[in-house]
Amino acid sequence: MATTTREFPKRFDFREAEPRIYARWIDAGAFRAARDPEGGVVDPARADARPFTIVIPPPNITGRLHMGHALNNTIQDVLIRYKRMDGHDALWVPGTDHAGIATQTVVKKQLDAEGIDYRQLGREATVERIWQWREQFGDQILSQLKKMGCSCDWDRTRFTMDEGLSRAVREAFVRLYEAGLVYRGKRIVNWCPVDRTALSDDEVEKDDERGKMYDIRYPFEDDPREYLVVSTTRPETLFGDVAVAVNPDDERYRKYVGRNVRLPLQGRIIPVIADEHADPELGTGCVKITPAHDPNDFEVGERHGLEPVDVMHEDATMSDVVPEQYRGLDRYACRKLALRELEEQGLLEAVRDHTMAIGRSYRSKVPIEFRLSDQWFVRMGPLAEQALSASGYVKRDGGWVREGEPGVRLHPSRFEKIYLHWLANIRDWCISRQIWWGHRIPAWYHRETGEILVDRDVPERVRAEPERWIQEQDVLDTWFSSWLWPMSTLGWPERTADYERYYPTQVLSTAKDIIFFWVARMNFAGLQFDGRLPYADVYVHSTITDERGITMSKSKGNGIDPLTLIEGATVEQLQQPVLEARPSNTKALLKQIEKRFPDGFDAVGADAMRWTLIYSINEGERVRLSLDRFTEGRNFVTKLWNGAGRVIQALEQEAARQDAAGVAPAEPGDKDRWLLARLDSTIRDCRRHLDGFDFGAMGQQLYHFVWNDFCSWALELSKTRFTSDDHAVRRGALRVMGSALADTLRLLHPVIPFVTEELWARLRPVMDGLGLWLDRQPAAELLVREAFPAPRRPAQPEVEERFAIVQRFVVAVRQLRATSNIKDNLKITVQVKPLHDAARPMLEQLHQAVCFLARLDAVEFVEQRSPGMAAQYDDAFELYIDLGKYLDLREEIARLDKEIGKLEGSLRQARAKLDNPGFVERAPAETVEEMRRRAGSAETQLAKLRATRGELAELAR
RNA sequence: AGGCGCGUAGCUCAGUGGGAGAGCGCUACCUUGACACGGUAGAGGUCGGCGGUUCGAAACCGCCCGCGCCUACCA
Repeated sequence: MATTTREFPKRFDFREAEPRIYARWIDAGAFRAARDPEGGVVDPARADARPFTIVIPPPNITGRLHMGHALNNTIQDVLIRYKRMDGHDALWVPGTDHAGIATQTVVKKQLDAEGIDYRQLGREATVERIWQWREQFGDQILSQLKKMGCSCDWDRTRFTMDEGLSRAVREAFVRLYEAGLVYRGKRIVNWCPVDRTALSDDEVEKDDERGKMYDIRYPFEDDPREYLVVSTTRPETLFGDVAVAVNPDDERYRKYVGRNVRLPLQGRIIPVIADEHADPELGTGCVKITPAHDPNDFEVGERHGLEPVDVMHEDATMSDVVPEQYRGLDRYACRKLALRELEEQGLLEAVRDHTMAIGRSYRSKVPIEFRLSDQWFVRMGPLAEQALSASGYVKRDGGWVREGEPGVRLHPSRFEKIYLHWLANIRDWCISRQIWWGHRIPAWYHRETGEILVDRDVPERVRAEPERWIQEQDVLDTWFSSWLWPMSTLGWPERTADYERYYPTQVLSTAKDIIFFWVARMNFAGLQFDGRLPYADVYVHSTITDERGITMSKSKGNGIDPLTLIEGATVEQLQQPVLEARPSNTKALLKQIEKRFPDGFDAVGADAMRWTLIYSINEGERVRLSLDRFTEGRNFVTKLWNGAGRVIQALEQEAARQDAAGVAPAEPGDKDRWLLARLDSTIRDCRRHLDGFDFGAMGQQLYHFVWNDFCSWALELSKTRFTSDDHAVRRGALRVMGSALADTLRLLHPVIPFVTEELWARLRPVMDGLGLWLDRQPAAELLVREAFPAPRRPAQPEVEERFAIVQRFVVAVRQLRATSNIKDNLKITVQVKPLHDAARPMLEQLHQAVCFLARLDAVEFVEQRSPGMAAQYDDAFELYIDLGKYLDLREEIARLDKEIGKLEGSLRQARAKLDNPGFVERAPAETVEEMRRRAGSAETQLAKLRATRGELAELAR
């Protein structure tokens, strides 16, 4: 075998390796599902395996990859790679969302910059421009996902406005319309005056803001000297008032009900009415009723049969129903003028500071207007009831009670309550948007009769007389296509081969802020159109925040760009987001960045990013991240790289030598059995954690295994055997370490796919060549296609216990060395008195390795401690070091005092329990026994320590 | 206002009834042959407070304090 030994680089060159490896996976078709969309076999080995499907939450085509995407897609990739390796037919469906308002805004700005008014350009041409934009930039975010290593089946990439998905949208709309679940109505909607469109409740961000409350006098019609004082925050809407309401139980005002008041500034006569809506506690207790501009007032108006008066245009300028001087004014200009005139007329009684929640458009950020308009709605009640039933709830006494098992499980489970609460209090969903980019509502109005036709395609009658009909101008809310996503991407409404095989899917991973926007609605759609829920489990990940716990956002400039991690950034690039956001502490932030990263930030690679994200996940509300944490993640990748490299180099050296070919490797010894037992435990734990969506716990397990068990102990202990002259011993160590490393790479692959694939490429051939696999030879050339490891044996606690003696022994020597400042390069001889049956055999068997780890010349076994020797006491052994030669007496006495102190504390605790009759009587026998053992052990060691201490103190005199 | 969650080492967080843990940071020492993106040893904690349940509470229950998130209302 003529393998030449190669250099092993100190660091994983991810810049070079990641693109190369990703291309290799694509070439190999490693991400493709076992069957193509028509049902043809792609991978015969898995063609009949159980499918495991995830559909990606489609990122907006306008989106740039942010940390939330990075986290969510890493989670999905971990799951899909795990299941793929574990024998499932794994399918991860990718795609993008057309993001109606967001995309139209981006292109509108582009047109603005070119001096083109999109309204003049017209609907068709503008939509054409948006399509062009999406062809050019719409897939950017998908290529960023590729950089992260996401293993989507790219041949199945979908777009919410592609032909199939558009058909699905029309189908869903028509079916709902025919079922009476879609209706058109005049309602108060959230209205964005900048984008001039309705917004759903979820698209409105509410925050407390400081404002004013105005008390305005409304004089009575029959006696202008008398008046009611009305409190309002929106004086400019008074032109739309149709009544003044007081609470029917409010003694102060009851007598005025039925009289009329004169509307200030306009003179219109309106009635004083009694309505529960008026809160006596609030303001003056009199409230103006403006049905066209307030949802509550709209209801009051309906109750009292009052006709709404709309006072604004769609851009929130005042309409012609207001007095002349106000017409065409912006709502806030109008407010200013109205207040001035009210004041001049002596009608403005008071102005008070007032904190109130102001709703703003999530997109344009301007305060929304409540606007009365014709909109399309989905009736949510019946859909929510289906979802509640599917979650195992039944309606009883007006409330919902859990009776059965949920059809979809939310993780963490606390989201179940939130989900239920939302379902039980659901409101109808306004689905029409007054923009051009999106699925145009498939409804046609007759120009004369107003008759409405709704159909999947242009109806026969419309085609016959096109001039008599006009199609609805509005498009559908973006989420109207998103809620069909798990179904439509797989072919619905056709029952395609894909749909039959891969729907329903298994897992949905998402951020919590879109549970209602999206997850709940997907459940509705699944139940309504297919009768099944679209997935079995929903994993809701925590919110990513910066190190201070503040949500990362563009407007705060505190985000970490995933591409910074993968590609690195200069100081200037790091500062860029802050400069764009310009928060109040801009200067301080810029300085801080300069101080912490004077030379910019070195890229850490996709693996380190993925590792850090997975490792940081916790069950709490948020995950705090900083650039430093990713550096720690990179350190882990480097640690694995170097540990693996040492094993691979040893294997390659073995392959290069001629003299040992064919020598049978020695059978695994205690140390080997320990490593394999630890590996088995780690595999078991990882599988359990993955199945339970406990990614953070999995990360902890993997970290500990790689860093401590594999590198610090197994590898250190193997070094002497790697260089042994005994062929069998050497090959025995290589066999175990090589095989354990292979399993470790398999175990880590879902989280850090690139570095493991790279190491696999170097490990597998040399292991094959040497024929040193502990069990079967791996079948796959690429790790991505390998099997996820399974434990070799049941748990073996006794194996781990035996090895722990050796670990404690090594640590004991190191402690004694440290207190006495014995340099590492000074090798010493220690004496041991074995107390446990396994102590002597273990230490003899691993003599060479233990000497290497503890920097010893030799370990001598003795019956007794000789006078003057320092000692370390353990339940399994006593360790002696010749004091005269090495030890600093005073430091050693101080150390003994500390040990004595610790043991005394421990003994006190144990004694206190044992002296408590209640404990001995009522605690389980094993617990009492364990406590006795502990007390005995502490007592024995304490006696030994005290004796030694006394002797040393004598000497020190 | 209601709901949900959190409070454990300087920082970020594990720990669901029986001897307080990890990583980072800190201190001291170490260029030893995979790794200084490393190694060894160490310092550091009335587990937010009070009460209860229990033989035994960081954990379970109640109240309080502090923090975060969500929902609704706020003329």
